[in-house]
Amino acid sequence: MPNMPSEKILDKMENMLNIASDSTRLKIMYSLSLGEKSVGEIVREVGASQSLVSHQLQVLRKANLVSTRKEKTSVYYSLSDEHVVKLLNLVEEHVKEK
Amino acid sequence: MPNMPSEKILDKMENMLNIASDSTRLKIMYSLSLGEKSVGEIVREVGASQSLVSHQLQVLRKANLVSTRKEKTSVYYSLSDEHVVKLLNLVEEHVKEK
DNA sequence: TGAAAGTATGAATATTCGTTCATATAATAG
DNA sequence: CTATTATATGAACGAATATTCATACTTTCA
Repeated sequence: MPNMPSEKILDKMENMLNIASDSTRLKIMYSLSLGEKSVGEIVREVGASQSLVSHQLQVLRKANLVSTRKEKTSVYYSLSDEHVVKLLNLVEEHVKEK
Repeated sequence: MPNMPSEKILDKMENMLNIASDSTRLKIMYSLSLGEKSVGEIVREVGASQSLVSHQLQVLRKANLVSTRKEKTSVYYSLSDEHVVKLLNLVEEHVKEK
């Protein structure tokens, strides 16, 4: 199997895809793809509960997909990896083609 | 949110990503990316049980990602959508870059 | 200092889903 | 017809995880 990635790479791919494969997180990432936003703004845009959004933001954070900046009582999140947007766009185009 | 896909598209994306985010299925898709293979061949290449491979092939089949051809007692699977390979390659490159 | 706003977090629940086991089905060869 | 090979399938189990609820934490402002 000459083209088969190593277990290590496969693990990372699985992890990456797992993180992307949730509608709440997808919406969060789309929301952030337009630029930095506070948790409250994300909550309103995504239409999920504050708790859920916060939990999922931690998931994205642990995966190093977002970074944070504090200002007063607000926390601003932004995509730390623009490459993810490419991936989302590719998947989006893929599902639209059918 | 001008760039946010519709719920319908998001659902399809979530589904697509979910299907891709499993190591067994990833291996199967990589195996098939080299060309049509019988279930037995896939089982050997992927190193999982016959039952598991068969189950996951049905998952891929229901998602229209693979198609089948019967010959004698064997069933040959192939990728019905070369676009998926692009996606796998993109994700692979993505995780390698870190 | 105390209230209020924004965010995070732990526990609990519910659901999804990967995997195994045993068995069924289908086609072929002897 | 029987045995064998290849594949599929349903049930059961366990693990992972999405979501909710209640509450804690932190910063600001009055």
